[in-house]
Amino acid sequence: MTGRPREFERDEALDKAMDLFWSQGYEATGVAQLCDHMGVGRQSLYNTFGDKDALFSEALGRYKKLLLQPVIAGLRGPGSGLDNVRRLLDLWEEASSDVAHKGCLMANSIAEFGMRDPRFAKELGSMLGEIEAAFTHALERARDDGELPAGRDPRGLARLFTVIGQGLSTVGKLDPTGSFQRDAIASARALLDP
Amino acid sequence: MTGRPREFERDEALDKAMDLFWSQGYEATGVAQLCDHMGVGRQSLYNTFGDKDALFSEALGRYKKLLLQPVIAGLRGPGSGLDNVRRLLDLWEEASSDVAHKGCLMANSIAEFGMRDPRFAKELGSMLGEIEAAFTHALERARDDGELPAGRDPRGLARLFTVIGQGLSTVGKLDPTGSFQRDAIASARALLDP
DNA sequence: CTGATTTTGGAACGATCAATCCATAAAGGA
DNA sequence: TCCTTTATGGATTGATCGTTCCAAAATCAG
Repeated sequence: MTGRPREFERDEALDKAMDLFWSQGYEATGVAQLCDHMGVGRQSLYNTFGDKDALFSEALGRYKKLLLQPVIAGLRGPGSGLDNVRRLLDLWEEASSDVAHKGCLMANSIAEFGMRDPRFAKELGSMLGEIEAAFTHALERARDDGELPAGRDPRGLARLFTVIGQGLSTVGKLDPTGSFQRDAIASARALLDP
Repeated sequence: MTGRPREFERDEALDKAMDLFWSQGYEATGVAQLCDHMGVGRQSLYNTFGDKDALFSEALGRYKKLLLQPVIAGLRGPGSGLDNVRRLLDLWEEASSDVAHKGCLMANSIAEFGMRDPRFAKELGSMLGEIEAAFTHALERARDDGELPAGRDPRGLARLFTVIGQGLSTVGKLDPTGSFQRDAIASARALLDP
């Protein structure tokens, strides 16, 4: 049977949950606060998403789909591999001026959980792996096209850029103007120059 | 008057508290668990350290004194500024093999709190600032001594290395073997090469 | 030994935690 | 219209949260 229709959009509510976890972290976010922010009753939340763990897990997936996949697609896109990396640095530079200072939900969650929760660790590790793989793909293509100066290791560089992304997220949370991130990014560009 | 002597060493108990906050974060660590791990009764904990916030604040200070100051001293030490930076990269490389995967308490705390708690934000920001200043000091000295290739900005490089340190802490929490961090560090060394 | 001072351990506080129970409401199918 | 199904809102669960109260224990000064 069909039953009573729910009074909210699942994905809209999920986006709100993602936002709250994003800005406050998992432990610091209560279910009551989630209900308020999502505009959803407690029972509806449990009916729709299971429990707090499952909701967070879905929020992580939503973040991956909405925020990470575009980044990965940009790195894997056509054209110059080096330019694809440079465009991501541009993107990070623009994001430095964001006033929210929420950082990156993936980076925040890795810092909060580490390997303590195996369920989240698996998903977070796979996210990090996909970012790394996309960087590697772009940089290997750059090397094959002769864009990358000789002697640079695409894999090592990919891992370094992944590390830099995580670090930018962290320092950005304490950097009101974003100048710290912008200076760091400017220096990071030298990694791609001859 | 003198009163009954306390039955534990203050700094030893503080070290245990630091360890627990370090591996679990602030929110995920309960006072009861702190008492267990520190070997101190609840009331003694409150008598000695105030409340949970104050204890965490002291644990942050302890971390700064025991873990951060040696790093800063190394960067500000005599000899080649470039070598001082390289030695810190060596140190980070060794730490990559650590099996605990606790990351850096400063990085973990920045990710957990951001600017949400003004009290912790101030202390964390000053820690980050001291790391940056020490990097800047070493790299400006390297520039003045002609060690640093022309066209490199000491301040930007200092901020980038600070970012890399935070990023290494983050990815290290999901990197069981440390190979991710080692590869990233190997590529980061190119930032200092001509 | 007595009195002042501090630490200690146990009980208890109110608040909040995630989660559940249950009665009511709202929809479609028969 | 009646029945089944699903969603909603309110009350409530037991557990845990950080914190405090209080009496007993341990020390030193007088």
